[in-house]
Amino acid sequence: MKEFVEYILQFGNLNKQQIDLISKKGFELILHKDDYFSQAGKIARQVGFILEGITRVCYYNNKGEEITKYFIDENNLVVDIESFENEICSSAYVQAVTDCRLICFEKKDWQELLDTIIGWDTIVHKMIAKALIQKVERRSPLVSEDATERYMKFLKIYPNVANRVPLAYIASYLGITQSSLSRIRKNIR
Amino acid sequence: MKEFVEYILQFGNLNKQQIDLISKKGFELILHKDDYFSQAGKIARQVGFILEGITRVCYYNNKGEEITKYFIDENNLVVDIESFENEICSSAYVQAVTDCRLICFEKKDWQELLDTIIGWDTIVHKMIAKALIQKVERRSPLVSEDATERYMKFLKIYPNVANRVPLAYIASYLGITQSSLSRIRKNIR
DNA sequence: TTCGCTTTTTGCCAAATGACAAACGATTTC
DNA sequence: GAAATCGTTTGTCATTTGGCAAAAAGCGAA
Repeated sequence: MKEFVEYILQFGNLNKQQIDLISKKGFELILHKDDYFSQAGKIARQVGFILEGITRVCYYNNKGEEITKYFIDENNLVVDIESFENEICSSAYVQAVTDCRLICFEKKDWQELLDTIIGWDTIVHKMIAKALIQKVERRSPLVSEDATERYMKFLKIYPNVANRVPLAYIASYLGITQSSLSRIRKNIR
Repeated sequence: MKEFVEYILQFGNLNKQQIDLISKKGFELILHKDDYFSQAGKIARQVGFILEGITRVCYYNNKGEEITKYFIDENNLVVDIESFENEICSSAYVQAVTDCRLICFEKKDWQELLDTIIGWDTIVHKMIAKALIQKVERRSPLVSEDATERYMKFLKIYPNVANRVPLAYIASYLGITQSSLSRIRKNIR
């Protein structure tokens, strides 16, 4: 929980009492490798914060291929924000790629905190906006670069992910085949 | 201004008085083709809403190539949100691709409205979040598809843009060369 | 250890895309 | 109207990447 408190205080100030209120609502959640945090076709009802482990967001394209849209690792928020906020069915899966330990909030508690704690909504807004901007910033450059450069960029962005997740996930994240990625890895070592 | 009011009312309710307040702060801005709305290296100080015309967000990659990150057309917000909110230098240009007519708000007026109108912050948050989610949703699929499918997707997403902007902008948006795009166009007609 | 399963690497060839240059077309300028 | 300019198309060839299949490596269970 300490890590989460540190995280939120980056975005604004809260007093001890407010932090306690928030802490009380959060609970620890264990996800095993391959478990889903939220699923396509369902409404996301939880907000998480990763203490340990890696998750990914993925979906199936119109050819039935599984595409990893992005990875989320330690000390980051994990929530299918569009589904969570608008209570609409999600179009993606959020899945644990390794065993994970999270701080987790149920939607109704999260909402209660928003209604109770003055300034919390602003902090939440900033957290969400930052996470979304980060996703755009990370995903965009991939489009305009060749496969090797994409992989190099991936290594820079996710320095702690490369060796902990299957090659297939990274390949689909980069939009290349598994064999291409394998060859790229060979070339750069 | 009518279009902008319609747009914001999608995200929440406001009474006549509140709408008047907002309307009074907005002014019409004309941008000529190639003018910048905001620039890399500067802090964005305005929020815009496009009544007429097309803008794009672009930047220069480490090879000095100009990359179009996305297009923004009629009835959409245009703001370099990270720069505007955090008052940090922007890393991208927002440029008029055609002559444009916008509703525009200065930062201080925008801020004043946020402080004055109850519920306006929630509406703004929703607008921003939706725009950011849309950017992720549009940019992401491009990574995993071949050039022809990217272009087809582009046509679907921006049905009113293809014939109004230079081929070079679209090619850089799709991450392909001009000649490739030209050939793709030939093939699909 | 050995077997069975999954993941990763490799080989071979085909297809897609890029690089570069030239041609073409439309538009503007003088 | 000729020349210059800018954007688009086309040609040629090299390079990258994909598709497919087989081999190799890694890993857990019996």
